[in-house]
Amino acid sequence: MNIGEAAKASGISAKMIRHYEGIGLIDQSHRSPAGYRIYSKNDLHTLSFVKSARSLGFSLDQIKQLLSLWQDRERASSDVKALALSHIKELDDKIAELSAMRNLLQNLTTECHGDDRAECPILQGLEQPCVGASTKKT
Amino acid sequence: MNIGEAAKASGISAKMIRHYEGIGLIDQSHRSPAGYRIYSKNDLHTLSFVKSARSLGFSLDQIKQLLSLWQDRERASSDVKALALSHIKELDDKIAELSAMRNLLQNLTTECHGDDRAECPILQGLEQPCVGASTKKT
DNA sequence: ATTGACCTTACCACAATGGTAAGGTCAAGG
DNA sequence: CCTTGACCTTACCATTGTGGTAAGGTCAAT
Repeated sequence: MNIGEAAKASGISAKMIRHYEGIGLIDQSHRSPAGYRIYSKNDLHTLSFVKSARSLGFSLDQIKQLLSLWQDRERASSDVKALALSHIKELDDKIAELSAMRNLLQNLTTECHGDDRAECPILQGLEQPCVGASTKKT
Repeated sequence: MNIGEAAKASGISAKMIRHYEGIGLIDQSHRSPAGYRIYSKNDLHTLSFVKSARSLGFSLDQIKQLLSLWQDRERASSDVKALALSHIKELDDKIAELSAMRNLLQNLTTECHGDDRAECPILQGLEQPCVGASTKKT
């Protein structure tokens, strides 16, 4: 199976499959005599795993850890769970941050009449330095 | 006022102030004879506006539009409101996406006993291709 | 005159993905 | 046998917003 088919089957673009290989997230694939990448059913299984993990928002770095746990039959499920809980916390933090933004902005926006006049509570709100001091790096 | 003070006062790093100037988000600042950037009270006002808008999650591109509306006394508040509503939608979409991830992952995680055994519903869930087909580009 | 704190520009880096360009390969059909 | 089109290869650049570093200039105080 060539990379194009593997891409279609896994839902990961060919571009990204090559990239994942390049950064060592997945093993180097076998090659045809002409140098084409060849994917087995097993390789596809791995790609699907990566795709699922990406869909849940895990970073490539976290996925690297997940993959190594996945492939380790001696793993403790507590290690997997710890990784998952940590990611859930990241998601919760991000959701909280975005929700705070949303609520502040919503408040300003409902106050804005939104007609052809220039007076605008949104812009006035942005002038105040108190708008919200979040913007943590996450 | 030098860039360091302006940075401290506005909450935007000196690095970023230079960058915003470089990409044309803010006007080029005046310079001292030695080439140091000089910031007036008015410049600081603009920087604070940018800071507030960043805190609400507006992109630099959106902030460019906000700034031009802010400085346009002929503006219609409806234009500002449209921009704000569009950003609220972006935030809502992102929140929904992250919440979906969070909920799926939470489901898998509560099923995982998290002890020293290898059996793990989280990894099993990631093997299934059905984990969630979101990951829209936003 | 030296020192330390500031400033300048010009690069490189991140994460994850997309795009493009220049070229090789392969199967089908003339 | 040769062409065509669809595929593959590598290598580079762009994105977004921010941080870092290096090599050098400035300035105020000692």
